[in-house]
This record gives sequence, C-alpha cells and structure tokens, in this order.
Amino acid sequence: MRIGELAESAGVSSQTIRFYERQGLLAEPARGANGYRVYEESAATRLRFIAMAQAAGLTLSQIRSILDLRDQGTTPCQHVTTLLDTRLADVRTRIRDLLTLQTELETLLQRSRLLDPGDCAHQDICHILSPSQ
Amino acid sequence: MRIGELAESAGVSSQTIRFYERQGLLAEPARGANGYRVYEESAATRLRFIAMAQAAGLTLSQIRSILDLRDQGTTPCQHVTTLLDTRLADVRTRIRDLLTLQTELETLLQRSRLLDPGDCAHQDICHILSPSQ
DNA sequence: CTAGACCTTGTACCCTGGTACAAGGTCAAG
DNA sequence: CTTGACCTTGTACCAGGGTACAAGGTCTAG
Repeated sequence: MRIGELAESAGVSSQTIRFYERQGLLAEPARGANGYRVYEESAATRLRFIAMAQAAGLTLSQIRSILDLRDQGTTPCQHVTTLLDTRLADVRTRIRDLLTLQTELETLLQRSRLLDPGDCAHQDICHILSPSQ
Repeated sequence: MRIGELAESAGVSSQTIRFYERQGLLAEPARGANGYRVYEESAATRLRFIAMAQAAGLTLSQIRSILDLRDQGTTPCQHVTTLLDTRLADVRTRIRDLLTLQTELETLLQRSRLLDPGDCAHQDICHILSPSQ
C-alpha cells in the first residue's frame, strides 16, 4: 500500500501521515525500489487507533506514549486508563468553567439589552464590559 | 507612570504590555527624556478593559476591533453585543461537545474496568480504545 | 514522448497569547 | 564608582496539529 492509498483509507492526507511519522507515531515503513513508502495493513490499524484516541481527546504525544508501550511489548491498558481518567477530570473542569462563562455572557448580554448605547462613556470604552457589575 | 508600575497595577508583565502595544491594543505612549514609556491613567483603564473582555472569552483581535471603534469615536456597544452573542453560541456548542465527550470517556473507563489487560491483543494496540464498541 | 498523477525531501508557516533571552542604556542609593 | 533595579530594542521560542510550497523523481496511459 502506498502513502496515498493509506491516506485515503484512513481519511487523512499524505502529509499528515508523514507528519505522524516524524512525530514518532508511525514507524518508518519499508521502501519500494523507487524509494516510495510501502505500508502494511497494520499501519491502517494504527491510524484508526490514533483517530480513536484523538476523538477521546488525547494529544498526539499522549498517543505516542501509548504506542511506545505497545511497541515495547507492554500492554498499555493501565496507562490508557490513567490518561483517560486525567482527561475526564480535565473535561469536567472545562465544562464547569464554560458553564460559568455561559452565565457570565448571558448576564452581559442582558445588560446590553438594558443599557442605552448613547450612555456609553468614552472612558469606559464600553459600558457593557465595565468593572461596575 | 512607567511600564513596570502599569504592569504591576494591571497584574500583567511589562513584556505583555509591550506585546499588546505591538498588537495595536495599546497606543504608543509618550516617552520620557530617557526613552522610557510614560503612561497616563487611561492606559490602566484600557488594560482593565482588555482583562474583562478576555475573561468574557474574546480574543485579542476581537478586543482590538472594539478598541479601534472606540478610538475612532464610535460607541462600540453594538459590536460588543454581536461579539458576545457569537461567543455565547460558541460556548454553548463547546459545552455540548464536551458533554458528549464526557459521556464517551465514562463509557471507555467503564469498559476499562470490565476488560482484563491480559486479553489486550497486540493488533488492537489497546482494547479499551478499539473500534468494536 | 509527454502529460499528469503520484511520490520524495526539506523548509517554512498558520494560530493564540504570550514568554525568554541577549545586549545594551539609565538611574538612585550607598 | 559601583551595584542593582529598572528600562530599551530585537529576535526567537513554546504548544498543538497540522498545512503549504518548492524542486525534483517516477510511473502509467495514450
């Protein structure tokens, strides 16, 4: 399988595959007589794994750490669990922060409906976003 | 007021103030005989506004667009309202996405508790993150 | 034999909001 | 007169996940 076919089957670009290779996510593949990269089916599996892990919100370097364990022959399940746990905590924190921000934005927008732009003083820049809550 | 004092009073670093100046968020201030930047009180107001707008989730370039209107003598309220409206929609979308991700992560972690690492096959890389949901 | 679709490498760039460092100038206190 | 805290400019760098482009090689169909 050449890089373009692999890219096609994984739904990424050839450039992305070379990028992943540089990042250590994909091993350097065999080369044909012409110097073209020649991939085995396992590369497609690996790309699918990367996509799954990205969808779970892991970074490429975290994903690499998983793949490194696997390549060393270690079952990475415990590490994966730890990463997902940490990620879940981050997501929960982020959700809380965004809910707070949502409320804040709603308050500001309500204020904007009540305030008259004609009253917006120069020194405040804009009275919607002013310290006097 | 010199840059260090302004920075202190605004809770940012001197470097950040120079960065904002380069980004067009702060006008170039007057200079003392020694070449030092000399700020008026209005610079502190402006920095406070920037901090407020950042807390509302606006980007520096959006904040600059608000400040530009104000500097041209236009009341920026309508523009601010539009930006906050758009931002609120983004925040809501982001919250929905994160809630979906949270559920997904919980599902994966539950799966990790049920699966035996000893069963994790090499070709899957890790069975927790495997396509067979 | 040539067009065009593919492949190679290397390098630079995108965004965002800064941070870090170098090499030098200025000023007040001791 | 020196030390240390401050200031100046310019430049480069960080994460994260790629994308873009240049300049060239290769292969296949017509």
